[in-house]
Amino acid sequence: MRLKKRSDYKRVYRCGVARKRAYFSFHIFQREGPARLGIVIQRRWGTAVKRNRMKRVIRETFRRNSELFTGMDIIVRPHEVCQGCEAEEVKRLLIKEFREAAGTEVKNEQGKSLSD
RNA sequence: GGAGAGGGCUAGGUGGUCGCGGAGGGAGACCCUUUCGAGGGUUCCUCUGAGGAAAGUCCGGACUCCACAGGGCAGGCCACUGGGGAAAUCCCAGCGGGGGUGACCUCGGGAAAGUGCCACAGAGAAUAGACCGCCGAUGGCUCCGCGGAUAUUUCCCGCGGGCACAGGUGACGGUGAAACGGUGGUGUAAGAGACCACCAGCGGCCUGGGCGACCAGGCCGGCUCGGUAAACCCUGGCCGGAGCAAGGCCAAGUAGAAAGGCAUCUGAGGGCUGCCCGUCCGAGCCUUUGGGUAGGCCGCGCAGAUGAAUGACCCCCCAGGACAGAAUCCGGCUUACAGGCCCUCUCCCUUA
RNA sequence: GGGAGCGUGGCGCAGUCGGUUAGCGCACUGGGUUGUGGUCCCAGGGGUCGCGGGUUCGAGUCCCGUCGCUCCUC
Repeated sequence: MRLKKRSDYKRVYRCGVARKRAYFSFHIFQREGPARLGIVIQRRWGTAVKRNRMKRVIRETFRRNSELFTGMDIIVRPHEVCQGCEAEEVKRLLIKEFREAAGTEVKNEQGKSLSD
């Protein structure tokens, strides 16, 4: 599933946890229900073809490994260093960095601002 | 065989596994909502799913709104000819100038309606001829010499020389992007289209060809006329403005918030691109601060969404596979582009 | 998606009607002043005018194409 509404994005940005890694940035929000994904790529990142390919590879990885992401809303933002990567490389780096980012501390840090 | 010119086509393909957007169908199964009619989702089947440029937004339209848009000025765009086209900075064919050995490429109203500009250099930069220079035939000189008349001189006359005072003269004058037609001759005191021959260029007339731009030939004239309109401009033609974030509907919501200004029919303000006239609407309008929402549906398509769909892996073809992703839709232009294929044509070399 | 605007030394900007010295401030370098540094004074270096074509004798300026950036759009 995908994040569709502006209010969903706002909630993830305001109440979620931000993690910045070398190749991707993550915003993670713990939530009941199936996992939902949002991808943010600026226009300056590359041409429309490059942006579309990156989004497709990220969605493919999300679909293949959906058991990793259950119970959270995630916003992924690729950095400019990802532009030269092959698809297999993007997959490997995305899973690796997400496992680093989504440690156990996510649940602990989140709870207080959930009242919004 | 090599070099090149013009035009067209294609844009990896075939077969599998997993996955995505949309439309239609279902007799079944599951979940959610329910006003118990039904609606939505998942699953199953079928069909369909990016480009020649989708791009840049450079032109032109369709479409939508602005209270159907009148006149003048200003403004913008276009410009050889004939067709095509809804129109266009579009296409096809042709004409003329320039470039190329050639196939071909490129440019296109008017400089003789007027204005402006042409820096530096140069004598001179736009139709008036100045300066230096040349000549000084013809005049001029209280210049010099010789000769004639006279005994001699002045004076007078003639010849030769000088002066450069009148005057004559034009393109010779380090330049410059551009210099007042070019070459040769006649001619003259010196020269010059002053005259002659050829050539270049301009204008007018006539004849013939072509729908036309224009071309070919002949005659005549003045004897020569710079460049720039992607400077102002002139001539002819076209143009109301904004743009799908146009525009319409529904829902939610501040809030009928505060301050200042101008008005309430002798009329603020607004629309008709800017200004004026004219005309129409007209009781509220404008600016600033503060605040609210930035859901959904139509517009919207024989691909078609509204956080926005095409990807990953494997096999074969020896290997490689570019530029690049629809967002209202069409017709063009321009720009980017790996490799491959086809057609037509030109030049050079070799062989027959 | 649509509509406007801007690119000039390292930075921020001028550059008129197209004319030939591309200029100003800060910054940089050298020298002077001072016991030293700052301030101040003098001198100097540094420019593909975003890029590519075109018009013109001549383009930062005019025209066309292209690249990059910024702003507006209930």
